[in-house]
Amino acid sequence: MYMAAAAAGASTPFSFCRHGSHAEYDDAVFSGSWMARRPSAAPHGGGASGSSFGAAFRQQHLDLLDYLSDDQGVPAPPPPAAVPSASYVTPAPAMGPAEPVVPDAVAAAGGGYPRSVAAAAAAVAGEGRDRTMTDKIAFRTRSDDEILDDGYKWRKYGKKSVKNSPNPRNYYRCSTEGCNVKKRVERDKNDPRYVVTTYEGIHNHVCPGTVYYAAQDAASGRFFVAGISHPDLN
DNA sequence: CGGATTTGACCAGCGC
DNA sequence: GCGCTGGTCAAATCCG
Repeated sequence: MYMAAAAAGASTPFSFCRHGSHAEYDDAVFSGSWMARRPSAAPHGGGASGSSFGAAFRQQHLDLLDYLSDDQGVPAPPPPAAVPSASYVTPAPAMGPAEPVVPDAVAAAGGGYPRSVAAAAAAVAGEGRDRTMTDKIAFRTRSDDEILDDGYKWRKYGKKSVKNSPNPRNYYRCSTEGCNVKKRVERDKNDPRYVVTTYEGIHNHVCPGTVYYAAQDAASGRFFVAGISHPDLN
């Protein structure tokens, strides 16, 4: 179980409810927009989950070897000074910035994939939301299962064989009504042992199974979220 | 029977 | 303009 105070100020634009216990996270690619333009609050039902992505990984003792900020697909604006980007993700240790550690599959899955990213950004922008770019994260995991149990309920809506890859790409959409978060899952063409997962968007609801702890403010009498926990993480 | 999955068709963007 | 490719739709099918 982990507690996370909403006041911690380190809410993430994308945090998992839980992680598959059998997956090893090897590469994670954060899009520039996701890094720099994260909403200060709101993910997962208002950001109450509070744990950063990096912290979540560490908390689960997952082997996040490296990741990089990927700005190829989206012309990431310079991070606003007010956005403490380093507070919610832990920079990879001494990684060559120009080293293309991102597998092709990751790039194809969204990281550094101009067309899809642009299309997705346009799609999101067209929804009339105040966000102009898509929050996207792609990472590679070593897993036998293609579906990582992140706690959310996904509905498969498409499957496509992609060019230069023997493995098909599966398309999933968050099955929660009103939530249009999508994810793409495919096996790394270079190493089928790895699964490349790309999440796109931010959940506008709480994670199923998440337990919120309420506390009452003595002064105002108002209730507030004092913390959350996920049964699986206990 | 309702929800999830499968899968072929369709559409839009991009490169030539 | 055309072909290729990725992404999505939707009807059919499967499954609990």
